[in-house]
Amino acid sequence: MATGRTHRPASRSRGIPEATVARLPLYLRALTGLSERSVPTVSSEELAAAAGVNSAKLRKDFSYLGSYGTRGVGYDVEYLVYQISRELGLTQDWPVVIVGIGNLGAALANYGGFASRGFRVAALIDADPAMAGKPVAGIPVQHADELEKIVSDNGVSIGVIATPAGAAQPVCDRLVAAGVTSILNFAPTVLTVPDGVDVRKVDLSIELQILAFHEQRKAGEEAANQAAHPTAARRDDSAEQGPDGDVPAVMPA
Amino acid sequence: MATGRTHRPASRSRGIPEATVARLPLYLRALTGLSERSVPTVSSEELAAAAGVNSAKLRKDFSYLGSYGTRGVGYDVEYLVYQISRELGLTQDWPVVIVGIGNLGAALANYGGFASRGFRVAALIDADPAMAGKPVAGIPVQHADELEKIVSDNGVSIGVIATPAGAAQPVCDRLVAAGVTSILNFAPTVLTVPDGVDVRKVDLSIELQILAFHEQRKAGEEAANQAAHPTAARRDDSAEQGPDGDVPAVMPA
DNA sequence: ATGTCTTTGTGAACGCGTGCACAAAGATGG
DNA sequence: CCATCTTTGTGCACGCGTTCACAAAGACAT
Ligand SMILES: NC(=O)c1ccc[n+]([C@@H]2O[C@H](COP(=O)([O-])OP(=O)(O)OC[C@H]3O[C@@H](n4cnc5c(N)ncnc54)[C@H](O)[C@@H]3O)[C@@H](O)[C@H]2O)c1
Ligand SMILES: NC(=O)c1ccc[n+]([C@@H]2O[C@H](COP(=O)([O-])OP(=O)(O)OC[C@H]3O[C@@H](n4cnc5c(N)ncnc54)[C@H](O)[C@@H]3O)[C@@H](O)[C@H]2O)c1
Repeated sequence: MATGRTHRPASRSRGIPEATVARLPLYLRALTGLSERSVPTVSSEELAAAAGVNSAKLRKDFSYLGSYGTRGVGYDVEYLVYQISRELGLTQDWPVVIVGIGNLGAALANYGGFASRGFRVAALIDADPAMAGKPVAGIPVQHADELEKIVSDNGVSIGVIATPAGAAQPVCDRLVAAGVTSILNFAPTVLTVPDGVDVRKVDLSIELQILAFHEQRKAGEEAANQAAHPTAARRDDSAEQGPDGDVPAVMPA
Repeated sequence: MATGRTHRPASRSRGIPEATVARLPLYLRALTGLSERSVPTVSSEELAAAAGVNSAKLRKDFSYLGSYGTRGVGYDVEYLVYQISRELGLTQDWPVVIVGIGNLGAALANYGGFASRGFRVAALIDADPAMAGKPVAGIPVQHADELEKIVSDNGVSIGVIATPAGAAQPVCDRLVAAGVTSILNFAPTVLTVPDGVDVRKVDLSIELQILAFHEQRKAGEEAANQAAHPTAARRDDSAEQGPDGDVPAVMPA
């Protein structure tokens, strides 16, 4: 679900499995909450519950970082916060550019959770000349012509793309050419990038479709179990499709 | 990475593996593009390239749906669009409510990609009395007091949460109690839900942290390979941490 | 009809991720 | 100093997901 293309084995980076890396932010968030409430230590059991994962999994995850726990006691909250932050690279701060300041881009710019974790919005970039100079979230929008210069001057290595789908690949190419090596893509397109560049995508539409699949399945099972309960039959419900759907579709030529 | 809690074996639903389900929307998007350009058939190789996946994986994915291809030719685009749409439950439309109409919620409400795939915004809900009645994306915002009635009256089974983190769990509980069985959560919290309810989350902050991890790793490798190239040394760069980081941190008590 | 050529569908091998279950480590109390 | 109790760290087994590689299926030409 990362790196756009044939990528490396997708596997562990310096011994830390990708799946573990993806959970570290989750642990960090839970730990930050405990830290704010001045809780000194947590057991793997408690922390796992707070993060919504299995405690054995959490312990194994932490074991990749080192032996930071104390048997019979648990983990020191502050220490662990620091270790995970360091491992994730959050002890330095990362300048980020957002490209495409429309509905979504503006919402992202206004998002407080950005700065809270070492990420700093270095610039907002949009192709619309009418937007240039207008401040969004206190930051003046700059024109897309300036993209290369902005990335270069600020040493930006992380770019966020919130343009329409059609513009995403060209924008991506320019970002990469300018030196960006990590991209978070909100546009519904597959981005192609050179080796060494990481791409992660966030796609609302895909998430909804996955939910719809399970929703349909639940409805199907329900209908199958209780073989008759037309509870105010929702929607048209055309073709209740049997165990394995034969379908009234046009077949290929 | 779905279902909030201990969940069922996370495995296949009706024979279709979860990983496959997550890719079907990707294929569907690629196919829709081909369909609009009136391309009649595609090979697994071509389609896989368009979707950014391995062709063997794509063929195996499709094999779970049935034998819809023709050897020597490929897949019929229109037919496949229909089959995948049906499998994902997109032939019916799903009423969706969005709760929390702030920066993000408003952006979501304005998002066109919603309606394009069988999802219909049935209502916008916010707790702020000042917002009640004000139209966003042409839909009047309704007060949170009406939540249960809205869900019930519209037969809503999918809810989107875009409230602040603190409000997410209570809102979630109310949605579930009112009959919602699928939730897409944008708030940075772990939601706890009863069995039978699916939760998927979208967390910008987590995505960025994962990118930062890899970014740091790249920087580290680079610094390790070419043992000296202070190319206008980006940022303060404190503690270049050796192969295995010893750290100047306060140790636990 | 027969042969050739393309492309699917899948058996099999492999690797990653998950979770169980337990030995070892260390805290705590006597 | 020893016994007990708690909690970590991990060996191990298992299952899901990915990928290779190839036999079979069918199109198409002759
Ligand atoms: N709004 C959402 O909730 C939402 C959700 C999921 C995905 N998306 C996706 O995010 C993207 C943005 O959505 P949106 O609703 O903000 O759209 P939008 O039309 O409101 O904003 C797009 C912005 O990008 C700018 N732009 C266009 N081409 C550009 C270029 N080449 N360089 C720089 N800027 C450029 C436009 O001027 C505009 O300001 C779309 O791809 C959309 O599909 C949006
Ligand atoms: N803005 C972003 O780009 C972004 C990105 C990632 C995550 N998030 C998360 O999404 C959520 C919303 O972000 P935002 O920027 O839109 O915040 P916001 O403050 O602009 O909007 C929150 C909205 O929720 C409403 N609300 C509060 N309590 C409610 C309740 N109990 N019931 C119904 N509505 C309620 C508020 O009235 C407000 O309108 C936050 O949890 C944030 O962390 C936002």
